[in-house]
Amino acid sequence: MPKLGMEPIRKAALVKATILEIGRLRSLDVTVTQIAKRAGMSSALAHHYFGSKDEIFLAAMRHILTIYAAEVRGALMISKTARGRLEAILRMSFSARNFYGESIGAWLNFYVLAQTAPKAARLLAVYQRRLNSNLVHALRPLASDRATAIALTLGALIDGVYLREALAPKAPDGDAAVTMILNYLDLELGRSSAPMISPS
Amino acid sequence: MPKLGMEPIRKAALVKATILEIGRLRSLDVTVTQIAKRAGMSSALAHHYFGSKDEIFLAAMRHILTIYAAEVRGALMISKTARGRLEAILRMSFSARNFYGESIGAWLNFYVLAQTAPKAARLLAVYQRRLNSNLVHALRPLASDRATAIALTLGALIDGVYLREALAPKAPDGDAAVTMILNYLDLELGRSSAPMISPS
DNA sequence: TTTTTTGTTGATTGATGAGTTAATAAACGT
DNA sequence: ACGTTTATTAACTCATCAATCAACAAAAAA
Repeated sequence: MPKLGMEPIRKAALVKATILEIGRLRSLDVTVTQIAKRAGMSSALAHHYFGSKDEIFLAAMRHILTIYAAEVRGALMISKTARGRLEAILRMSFSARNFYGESIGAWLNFYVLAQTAPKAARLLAVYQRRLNSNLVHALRPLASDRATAIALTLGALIDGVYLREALAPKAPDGDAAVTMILNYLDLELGRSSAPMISPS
Repeated sequence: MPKLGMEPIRKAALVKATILEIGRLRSLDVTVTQIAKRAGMSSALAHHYFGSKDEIFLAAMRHILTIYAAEVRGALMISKTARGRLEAILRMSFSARNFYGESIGAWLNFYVLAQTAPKAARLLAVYQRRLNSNLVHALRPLASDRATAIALTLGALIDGVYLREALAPKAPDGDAAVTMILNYLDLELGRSSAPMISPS
């Protein structure tokens, strides 16, 4: 009963299933058979469409990153103030990735994958550069000279808080995460926006 | 030619080899045979002493955590001021773990292991609780009411910066990491400029 | 209508790797 | 001397899994 035009549907199903399974097992030790079964097809078909397990993983990672990028872009467009843009980036970092609850589990594992798979590393580097660039951009009008330094710290904080949410046994709390990071941001902006008044 | 009293020697060699191999391959996909060979023995012997691969991993993780804890304890003891204690914790977080250059690669993978192996999760939880407790303790005299909040942010920052160092292709720079985090700390504590204490 | 292309899977291959066993040997206790 | 404990490994078992193959079905093209 072969309906035509199955390829994109099957690929999408596989990508979704991959994220789901990695998130569920919290490990990259997911078999192609597992993924294929969850996507409702045989493992042979998964290989038919993607060629190899690595390609399946890469496609899944690319998908997560694409979604995240799109959400950030969208949120940035409707933010008018610099401060609003920063908040938008933070908020998306802790909600876009949770859009599927499973992707939070997938992220850490993709980080690990990036340590050994060059293609995955490239994808991750693109994400990090884009995040940094977005942050610097938004920070420039608020703290021109220190923008890059603050962006670096913000990036690390985002990753750190995210890591802890991913590891915690409890359900992740995006709002708390954002609040915590905004707190640092305001502290930093409070000082550098006011021209060098020594604090008490 | 069996010399007696080999057990502790062999176990130590296996633990060391495990950290080395995980760090080198940047992955938990290390075979017992690989580890055993690097430690100069047969895989059968590794199983003989540890029973299973999981136990080998756990022992390696325990070892890293133990070393780290000992270094922090030592550094805390010779720090007289509260600020000095905080700096000591930070400095150890970015040098103890690098004591072997390989352990930096092992850490991230242990994080992943902790997602699925309950025993590994317990070890990690102990580390996190101890870190937090140390931070809160040192912060109390400097910011009594906000101590816990600051400790939380500091912990996340440490993990985040560490994660980025672990992922970066370049050689990790512990001093830069510490400086960055101290910068946040001083901001939070209301000190605009802090004296840089240069390490040995 | 034949041929080609697309969709699909059960069965198989080949590799790898964790854990076990059987055997050997040296030290120790009695 | 002799049985027990400790050290050690080559060889093996058993399972898993990525990837391939052979075959079949249906739609589209010729």
